[in-house]
Amino acid sequence: MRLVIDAVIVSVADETPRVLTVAGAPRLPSGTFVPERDRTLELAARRLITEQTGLRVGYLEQLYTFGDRFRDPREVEGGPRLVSVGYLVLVGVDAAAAAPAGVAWRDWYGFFPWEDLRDQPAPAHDAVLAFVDAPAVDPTLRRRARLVFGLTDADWNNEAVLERYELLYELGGVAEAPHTAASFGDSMERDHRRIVATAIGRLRGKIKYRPIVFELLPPAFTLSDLQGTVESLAGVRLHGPNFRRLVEETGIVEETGERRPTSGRPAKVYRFRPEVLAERPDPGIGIRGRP
Amino acid sequence: MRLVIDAVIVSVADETPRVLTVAGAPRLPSGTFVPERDRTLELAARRLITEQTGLRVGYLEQLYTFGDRFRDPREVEGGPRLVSVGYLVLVGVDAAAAAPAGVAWRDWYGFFPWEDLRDQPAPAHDAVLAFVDAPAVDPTLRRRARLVFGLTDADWNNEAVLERYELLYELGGVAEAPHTAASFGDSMERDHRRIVATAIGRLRGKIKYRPIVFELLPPAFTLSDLQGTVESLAGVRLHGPNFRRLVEETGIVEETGERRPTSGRPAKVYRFRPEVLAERPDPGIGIRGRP
DNA sequence: ACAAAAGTGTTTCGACTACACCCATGG
DNA sequence: CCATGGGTGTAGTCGAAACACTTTTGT
Repeated sequence: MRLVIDAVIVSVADETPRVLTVAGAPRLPSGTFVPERDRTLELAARRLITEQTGLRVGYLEQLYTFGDRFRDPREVEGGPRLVSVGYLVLVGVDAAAAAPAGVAWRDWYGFFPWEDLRDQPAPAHDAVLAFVDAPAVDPTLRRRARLVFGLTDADWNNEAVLERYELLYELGGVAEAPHTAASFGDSMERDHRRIVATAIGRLRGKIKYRPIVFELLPPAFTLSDLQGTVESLAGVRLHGPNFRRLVEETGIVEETGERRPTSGRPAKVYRFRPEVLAERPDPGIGIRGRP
Repeated sequence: MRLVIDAVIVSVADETPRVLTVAGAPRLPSGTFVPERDRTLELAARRLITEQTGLRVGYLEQLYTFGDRFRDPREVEGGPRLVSVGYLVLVGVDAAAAAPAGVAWRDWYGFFPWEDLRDQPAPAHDAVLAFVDAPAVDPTLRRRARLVFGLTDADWNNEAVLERYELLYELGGVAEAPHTAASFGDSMERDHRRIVATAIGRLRGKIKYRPIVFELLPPAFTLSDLQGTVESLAGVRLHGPNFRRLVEETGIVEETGERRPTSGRPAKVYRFRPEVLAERPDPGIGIRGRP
C-alpha cells in the first residue's frame, strides 16, 4: 500500500480562481509520503509543493483521505493499493507568477463550469441543470439533484460542490464516470476532480469564518479587488455597497491612506488587519448570493 | 508504515454523550487497514466496528488523518510509522445497550470537563479558565486562550473543541502534554483524546445542518428528549419554547399522535420525518451560533 | 458634460430572542 | 389545589438586504 499526498494549489488572478496542474492530462501535483523523511503529513505536503513547484505556500490545510480501490482505473486486481491524503494550498498572486515549467494554472471553472453563477445568463450552468433535471432520470436522483442544484425554492448553496459533482458522476454526466451519457467540464486523471471539488467547497465555506482570502490577494488591495476575488471563489455576485459595509464593520481590513486610480472615482487602498485574529474568534467575509 | 483506523463511537443516554473505549487505559477501538480485505476506508471502518464491538452503526463519517511522528510516545526513532484515519460513528440508544465485554461507554465530558456548560455554575469549566487565563502565561497564548474560551466579549463557540484542547495541550494542562503543569480531564492513550476532540467539534457543527441527532435517539421521542440530547452534545442549555418552535417549523419531525406521561403535562410523541431530506438542502437543529 | 466606478444614507424585512402566560396531568 | 413539565402568543431586537442617491475621477 502506498500513501500519497495530492495537493490542490489555488491562486486567483483576474477574478479567475486557478488550480495548478501538471502538464499532460490534467492532474494534481502529488508525491508518495515517506515516513522516514517527514515528521508530519503537513510537512510532507509542504516539501512536495516546494520540490515540484517552487511556490511559496500561503496557507495549507488537510482536506480528506481518499482510499477507494480502483480510484486509479489502471489499478489492477491484486495490485498495490493507493491511498491519498488531499491538501488545500493557497498561493498569493505575486508568488503564483513564478510558476515553473511543467505545470500550468487552469481556471477551476474549466473543470466545474456549472459552479460559476457570476454572470447571468450562465449557459454552462443551465446546460447541466437541463441534464440533471431531465424527465428521464430516476425520480429519486432527480429530486436530490433539484435540491442540490438549487432548482427548488431553497436557494443555491455554493458550498455543495462535492455533492453536485457526485450527483453528476452518478448520472454519467462526467467523462470519468463508469457509464457516460454526457461530459460536462474538463476531466482530470484518476479521482483528482473529486479532490478539487472537495477543495472548492471547503474554501467557499472557510472564507466565511477565517481570513484566508487575504492569502490570495496582494498586501494592498481595494475593496473592489477583495469583492472580485471573493466573488470569483464563491461563484456568485455580491451587492457592492453592502459588501463594503460588512467588511469594514468587521475590522478585518484597514485603510493604508493611499488611493488607486480607476476608470472612475479612485478607490481607497486597504490592507489586511491581523489584529482581528486577537479580537474576534471567527473573522471572515460574510457572503450571501444575489438573485 | 502502517495505516490504521481509529473510531470515535458515540451514543447518548440519560442526557450524557458517551464514547466507546476499550478496557484498560482508555483508548479508541482501532485496527490496521488491510487493502486486500476492504474496498474502501469506510468499509474497513465498518468492519472494524462490527468485529470489535458488534454494534449496529447509525451514521459514519471520516474526520481527519493524523500522521505526526511520535503520535505514539512508545514509537522509537527509526521504528515503524503509524498513520491513522479517524472516523466518527453514531450509535442509537437501543443498539448501544448491547455493548459487548471488553469495551466501556465513557461520558465524553470525563475527557473534556470544561466543555460542559449546561449547569451554571460549572466548576470544572471555571477551573480551566483560571488555568489558561492566569497572569503568568505567555501573553500571546493567553490572548488566544481568552478568545477561544469565550472570555472576551465574543461568546463561547461550542464547536471550537479542538482549538481549546490544543491550547490546553500547549499550556501543559493535560497529562499527555510534554511538560505538564496541571491535568484537566481524563487522559487517553496516544493522541486519542485529540481525535475525540475533533469528533465532538465536528458533531456539534454538523447537528446544525444535518439531521444526525436522530441517529442517537429512539424512533419515537418527545421534544424534550430531543432538546435534552442536543443540549448534551452541544454542552449548552437552550431556550425550551423557542427550541420547540424552531424544530417544528423546519418540518424535521412529525407527531405520531401518541402522548407520553411525565411528572407534569403529558408530552406529544414525535418521530423523525425523512421527507425533509427531499425538501430542504440543509435540515438541522438550529443552535444559537454560526451558520 | 457625462460615463464609470467608488462610496453613503435610509428603509425594509425577517429571523431569532425574551418574556409572559396558559394547559394538562399526578399527587 | 398546587407542583411540574408541556406548550402558545407576542413584542422587541438586531443584522443584513434592498434601494435610492452622492462623490470623484477620466475623457
